[in-house]
Amino acid sequence: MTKQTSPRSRNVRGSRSGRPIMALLDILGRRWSLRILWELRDAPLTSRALRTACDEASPTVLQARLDDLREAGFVELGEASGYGLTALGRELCETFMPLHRFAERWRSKSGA
Amino acid sequence: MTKQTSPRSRNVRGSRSGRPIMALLDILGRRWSLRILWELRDAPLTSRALRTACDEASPTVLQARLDDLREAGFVELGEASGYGLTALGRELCETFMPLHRFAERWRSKSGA
DNA sequence: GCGTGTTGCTACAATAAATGTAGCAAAGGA
DNA sequence: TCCTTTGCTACATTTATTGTAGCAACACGC
Repeated sequence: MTKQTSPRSRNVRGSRSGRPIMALLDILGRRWSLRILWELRDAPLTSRALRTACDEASPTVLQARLDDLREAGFVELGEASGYGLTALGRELCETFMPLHRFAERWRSKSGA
Repeated sequence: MTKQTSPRSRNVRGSRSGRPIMALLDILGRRWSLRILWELRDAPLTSRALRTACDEASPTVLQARLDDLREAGFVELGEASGYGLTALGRELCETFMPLHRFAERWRSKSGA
């Protein structure tokens, strides 16, 4: 036990301003948050599989983010399939899908 | 001069995997990135005004993120109006707008 | 020219967060 | 029982962020 992370108590400034968008931007702005949601977009993953998908990110952060995301209601730990998106989390992920196409266009415009 | 940050050299793992979405998720996942884009969504802001808008975040990070976002091509420093979104940045911001409505729904479902 | 105020931006010490490596207990299969 | 995988944690090292202060450059009124 002894959860060392609690997204409601340890907030980046501005996330408790009453504007839910700020709280959302706060959670999403933490490292690996976006990535985790992205990796979970298709199917649930076990914690180990997620770690692999996230390029061997340290289990410490992954676990912390997973806790954040679970408390936010975007992710849940299933019985057998590991971590997966909730209905809400799937909705959020849908919101991010256009980002994929944007990223492609972005590369073609900036890098090469 | 003497930029102390270079988003291409100091990357979170996985951002150079050839998948532009990863690079994008990386930049966006740094603290204050999303917030800055959000605050700039309507009109350009001077660095000081942006600092105020971002709840007095430290100028060090703000400057670092501004450099990142500028190098990514999302933000530019205008002649008189301060920092503003580029066309690309505006596009990216459009992508995020649905997040606003989602955040509202999210609050009503989770918190209160 | 001289103050006054703004701009973008930086230094730097203190604090918080992330990384990397190791390992735990519990559950399942053979 | 032994072996493997699960979710999850410890902890020391490294990196990022914070907070406070301040710089040079430019514009304003005078």
